[in-house]
Amino acid sequence: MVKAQHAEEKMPLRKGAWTPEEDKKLTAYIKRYGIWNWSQMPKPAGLARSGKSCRLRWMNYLRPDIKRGNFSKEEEETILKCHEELGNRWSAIAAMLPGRTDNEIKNYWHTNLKKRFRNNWSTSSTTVSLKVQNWDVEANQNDSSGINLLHCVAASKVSNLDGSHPMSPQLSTADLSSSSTDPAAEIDRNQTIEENVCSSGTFGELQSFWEQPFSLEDLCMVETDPAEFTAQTTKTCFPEPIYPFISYEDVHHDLWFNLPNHEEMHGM
DNA sequence: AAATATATCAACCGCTATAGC
DNA sequence: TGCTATAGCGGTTGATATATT
Repeated sequence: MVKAQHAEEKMPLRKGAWTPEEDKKLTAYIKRYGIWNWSQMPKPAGLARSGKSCRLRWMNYLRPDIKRGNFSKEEEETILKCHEELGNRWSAIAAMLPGRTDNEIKNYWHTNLKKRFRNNWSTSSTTVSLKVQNWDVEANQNDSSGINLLHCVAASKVSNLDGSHPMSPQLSTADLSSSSTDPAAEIDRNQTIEENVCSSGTFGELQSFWEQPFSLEDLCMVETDPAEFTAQTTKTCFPEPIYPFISYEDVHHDLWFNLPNHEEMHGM
């Protein structure tokens, strides 16, 4: 982790429900600059929110790969079985359910499955095979102790050591720190954010999107005191290799796995 | 139709782990 | 080695929606 030069600066932070405008700003900002430091992002993004709040909003709601709607039977089964094995480790359970967030699963557990789990957990032995992201996971529920993981085979060349959701569009801060470009400094110098939130469906379109300047003025209804922002006019894009890390638009996870890793990017 | 109870879920809070200084 | 900043996790809360009386 990189120690920030300046922590979240003292300004009244908004709490409570997010407005569509706030969502738009956060989405637009992340599209343009990626996720580089949650604590420092809100200000240049034009948001009077804590970094923590922004992270939560993105992770639980705005991320493009979020699956909404009712849980399927299979998903329910997976939750029940994983909970038996993992307990309340919601993020670990969420990793088994692509598109579902830990918060969503936690809520679903408390509101739907808890009672059923108490009453209906069968004692039969079953084996389930799951395709989790690019991992093949086979789990067995034995008679007495819930499920055991039998196989967890990475089909991807990029492993995810901490078990977090591979879609998380995050670059380790260590990687960022080694980059010659400090997004914070860059943004301070060139506070240009362009509203261009509308979906860009293809990767090609997305690339062209990144090459466009990003101007805060173009964001509608900026609520922040303009004095807080020294918006300047120079239009600058981050040089490579920042781009790959913000390419979340294509919700197909393979995109991430195809991204060059740090070593590759820096010719190591 | 209104009042009340219950369910749902987004968001907050506090804590821990990690990493830079 | 201790302090600090940050990310992430899980528990909890509170606003809103829905069901019931």
